[in-house]
Amino acid sequence: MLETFETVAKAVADPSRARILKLLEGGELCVCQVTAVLDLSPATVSKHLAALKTAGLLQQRRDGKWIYYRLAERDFNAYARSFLDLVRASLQDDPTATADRRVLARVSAVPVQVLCDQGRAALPADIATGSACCAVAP
Amino acid sequence: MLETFETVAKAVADPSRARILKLLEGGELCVCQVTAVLDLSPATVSKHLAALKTAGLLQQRRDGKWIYYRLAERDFNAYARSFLDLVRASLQDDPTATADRRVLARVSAVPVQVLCDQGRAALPADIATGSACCAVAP
DNA sequence: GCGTCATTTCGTCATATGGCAAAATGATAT
DNA sequence: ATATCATTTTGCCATATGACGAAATGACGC
Repeated sequence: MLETFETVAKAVADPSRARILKLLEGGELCVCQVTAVLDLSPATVSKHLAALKTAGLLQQRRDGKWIYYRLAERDFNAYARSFLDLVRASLQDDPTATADRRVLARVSAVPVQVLCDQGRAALPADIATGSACCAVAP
Repeated sequence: MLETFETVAKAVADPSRARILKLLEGGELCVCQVTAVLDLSPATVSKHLAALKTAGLLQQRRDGKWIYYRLAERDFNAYARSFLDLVRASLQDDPTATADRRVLARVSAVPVQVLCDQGRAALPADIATGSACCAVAP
């Protein structure tokens, strides 16, 4: 039990994975959509999704070539529900989560087919370039 | 905010630290008492307590030579309360937590002064020896 | 002041973790 | 069957983490 608790808590404790959970509160997303928002390599995102699924926080669904992940609807273990509720109640006004939602809006406007092909390049320039890259040199 | 969330979640996600939180639900304990129950080095326990305190989950109080830790009573950040509540509701029947409570009962029966001097040696033989050490050789 | 003693900090080690590129997988469509 | 393509797995690297012993801290009592 402690071991399960640890697995779930550790899954939630990583910032990339917390971002994913917040993203999925808006509904299921396929891997390439999550990848586009987080701006990480597909391999990394896949591993995060697997960790969340192992923790009982997510479930997946295949649709053709794409695999969609969503927040777990049934209790795969004793703690998943509690942690999902906690996350849902947290980070509501977090800047990163807010920015992610904004990017997600653009991502969702692009057909998955195109997104998987082109990644962030398929997004409007203001986002595709990333928001941090415009900062002045150090 | 995400960073604070991460700090608190990571603090909770370690099994030794989760055990400490469960122990402290019974009321404040001094470092050597926690050390005796967890059966880890004082240095390690101290670091865990510091991590929990940094996360806003604990506060401390000095009494003479001893330092007592207890669950945070006021909200040091936006997430501490939620996580403490979650932990309180979890691991209720966890074997490790249960065993820890049992050991704590013996530990509490020993004056802190003696406990700090002798550590686990101050406990009744059945516990001082540890429960796992009686297993057969591999 | 000075030793004592609980606790903390430091230095070190072994292991765990997150990241990516490259290769493997597995379902779809031709 | 085979090529394609989204996703996953593998291998590798750099960093983070938890453990301990030894040294440092800091409050207490003489």
